[in-house]
Amino acid sequence: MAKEVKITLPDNSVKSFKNGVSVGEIALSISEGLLRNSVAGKVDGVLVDLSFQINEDSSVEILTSRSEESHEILLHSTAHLMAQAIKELYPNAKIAIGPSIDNGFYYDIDIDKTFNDESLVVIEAKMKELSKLKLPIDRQEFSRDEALEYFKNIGEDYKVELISELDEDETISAYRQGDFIDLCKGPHLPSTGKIKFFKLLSTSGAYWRGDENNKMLQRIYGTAFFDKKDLKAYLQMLEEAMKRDHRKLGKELDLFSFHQEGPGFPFWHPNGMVLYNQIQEYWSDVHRKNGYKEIKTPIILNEALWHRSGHWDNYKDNMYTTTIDEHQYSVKPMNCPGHLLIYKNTMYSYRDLPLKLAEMGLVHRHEKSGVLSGLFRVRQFTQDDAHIFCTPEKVEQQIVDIINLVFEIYGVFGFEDIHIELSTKPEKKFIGSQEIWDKAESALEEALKKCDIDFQVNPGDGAFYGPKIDFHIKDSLKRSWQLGTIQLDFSMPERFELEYVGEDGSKHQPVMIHRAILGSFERFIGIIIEHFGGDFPLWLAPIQAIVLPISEKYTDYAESVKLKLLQNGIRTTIDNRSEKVGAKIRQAELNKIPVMLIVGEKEESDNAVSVRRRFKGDLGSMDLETYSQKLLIEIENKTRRSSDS
RNA sequence: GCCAUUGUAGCUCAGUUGGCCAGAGCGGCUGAUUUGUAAUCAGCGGGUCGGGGGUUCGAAUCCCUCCAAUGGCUCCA
Repeated sequence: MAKEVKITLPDNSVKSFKNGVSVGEIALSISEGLLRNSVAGKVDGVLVDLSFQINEDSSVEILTSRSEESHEILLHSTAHLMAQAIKELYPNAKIAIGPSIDNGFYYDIDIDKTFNDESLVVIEAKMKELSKLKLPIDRQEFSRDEALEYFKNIGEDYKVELISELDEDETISAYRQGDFIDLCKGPHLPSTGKIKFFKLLSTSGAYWRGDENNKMLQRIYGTAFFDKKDLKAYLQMLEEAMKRDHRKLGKELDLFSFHQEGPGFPFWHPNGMVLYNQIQEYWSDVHRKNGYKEIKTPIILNEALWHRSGHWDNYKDNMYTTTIDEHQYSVKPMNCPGHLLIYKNTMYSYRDLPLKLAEMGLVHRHEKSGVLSGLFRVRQFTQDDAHIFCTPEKVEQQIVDIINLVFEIYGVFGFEDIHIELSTKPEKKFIGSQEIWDKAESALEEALKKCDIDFQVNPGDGAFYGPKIDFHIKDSLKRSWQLGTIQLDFSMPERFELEYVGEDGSKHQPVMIHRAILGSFERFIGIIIEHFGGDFPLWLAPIQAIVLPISEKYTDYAESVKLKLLQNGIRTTIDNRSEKVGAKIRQAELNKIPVMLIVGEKEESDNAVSVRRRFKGDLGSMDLETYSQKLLIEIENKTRRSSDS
C-alpha cells in the first residue's frame, strides 16, 4: 500500500496526503472555515462521513451545509437524534426505521404509549439537550453475525429483522452517539451539536414496512435546517398552506361542500360552479381548436364490458355495481371502454386517423374511507379524458402534440415549473412483447427529446399495458402536484379487436393513447384554489365585480351599473345594505372580489364608477362603458394578475 | 380498511372534576342612521350539543356502538 494518496479536488487540482487521511483533514488542509462548514464528503462520487479514511487515490468533494445532499444528511441525523431522545425518555420504545423525506424526516417507533402534541414538546426539549452536549457521532462496522447479536441483545427487534435480510458477507454499519446506537448506512453529521434548528411536526400511525398486515407503529414527523431563517421560512410556508387550504377557502368563499350523506361526493355551490364551468369552457375550446371531438358516454355499463376490458380483474374492488332488470352493471371508474365502443361503431380508414375523442368523463371509484381528502381525493370526479386512436407511425407526433397542449394549458394557470417523468415497463406485471414495449418507450422518449424537455426515467413504473409520461407542476408555494398523464396502450385495441383499413387495403390494429391533462376537474380546482390562495384571475373569479353604493340614495344608479355589467357578461353583484362604504369594502375584500365599483353622487352624474381593485386600492373614477370594456379584455386574455388601471 | 385526534347555532369557538331553562363573536332579520375606500348603533330570532343505546336522581360532560371529518399508513386522478 502506498504511503501517500493523491486526492483530486473539484477544481481538478491534485494534492498528496498521507495514507489514511480523513475527509475532514482534507477539508482542514484547505481552510479551517471549510472544515467548520463541512457536513460530509463525496469520495469518487460516494457519500461518506467526514471521518472516512482514504487509502487510495481518489477524487474528493467536501459537502458544506449549502448542498442539497447535506440537507438530507442533516435530516437523517435529526431523525437519529429524535430516536435517541425517545429512547432516553422511554427506554421500552423500540425503533424501526427513520429516513429523510422531502422537506423532513420521520421515525417509526413501537411503544405502548400514544404520542400526542405534548409528547412532541417533551421529545423536542430532550433533543435540544442532546444537541447541546455536542455528542460525537461515530461510525462503527460489524459483521452480519456481530450486528445480529448486538441488536438482539439491546432488544431492537426491528433492527434484527432488517439485518437478517441483508447478505451474509455484507459489512454492516451503525452510528453511535452517546449511549444510543442505530443501524444505518450513513453518512451522518460529525456531532449532534450541528443539529440546531429543527421542529417536530406531527404524529401518526404507520404500518411496519408499509404492510397493513403488520403491526401499526407510531410515526413522528419533523423537519430540520442548518439555518434558523430557513426553518422559520419553512414553518411560515406551512402556515400559509394552512391558510390556503382549499377546504377552508371552499367554505369561506362558498365554493363547495361535503356532507355525511355522501362522503367523497362533492356538492358544487354556485360560486364553485363558476370555476368548474369556466375551466370546462376553456378546456372544450382549446380541445376543439386542437382537433379533438368531444363525446359523452354512459356512467353505467354492463358488467361484461368490464370483463372484456380487464377492469373487472384489476379494478373490481374500486367499482360500484348495480343490478338492472336482473343483469349486473357497473358504474364506470374509467372512460376508455365506452370510447372503444364508439370507435368500433364505425369502420375507419387510415385517412380518418388519428381520431381524437375527448370526454369530460364522470367516473366513480370506491376509495377507502380513510383516504378521502377534500377535493383532492374523492369518490366521484370528472376526468378530462381523451383517447387518441392512431396508426403506429403517427404515435410520436401525437405525443409531441399532446405535450405541447399540456404546456399551453398549464401556462394559462401560471404553472410554468413542470417536471416530467417517463415510466417504463414493469418488471413482472405486463402484457405484450418486449419488442412492442421497446417501440412504445422509444416513441415516448423520442417525443420528449423532440420537444427538447428534460425528464426523469422511472424504470418499472409504467402501467401494465404500456409506458407513460406523467406531468408534475409546482404551485405558488412550490409544492408539487401530479396532474397530466399520457399512456400508450396496446392491450385495449387488441382486447376489443380494433381495426382500420391501411393504405395496402388490409386491416390493421390502431394504437391507443390515453391522456388526461388536468387529471380531474375536482382535484385541479382544489389545486388552483390553493395555488391562487382564493384570489382567482378575473376570468375565473366567481364574482368578478361588486357595486357598492355610498348610500341608499344611489341604489337605483348602482342597480343600473350592475345590470349594464351583467349584460356585458361580467359576473356582478351589489351590496345595498345600509352600511358605510368602509364596511362594504371590507366585506368585498374578505370575499376576495377583484373589482369594487363605488358609486355616489359624482359617479351618478358622470355615468361613471369609482374603481377599487384588490391589491391595488383606489384607482379613481372611470367611465362605466370604457371600464367595462377594459374588464372584458382582461377576461378574454385570461390575464393572471391584473396589470391595469 | 388501520392508528390517533375531533364533532356544541349558518361560520369561528367558550362550556373547569356530571348539577340553575347551553353561551360569545361574526353572519342573518328588524329598526334607527344616509354614510366616499378594510367593521355605525340598538333590538330580535337561531342549537335533536354528529346519530343510537346505556350508567345516573340528574349527561354537551362518563361508558358502548355507529356515522363523518382531520393527520398519517396502504392505495391513488
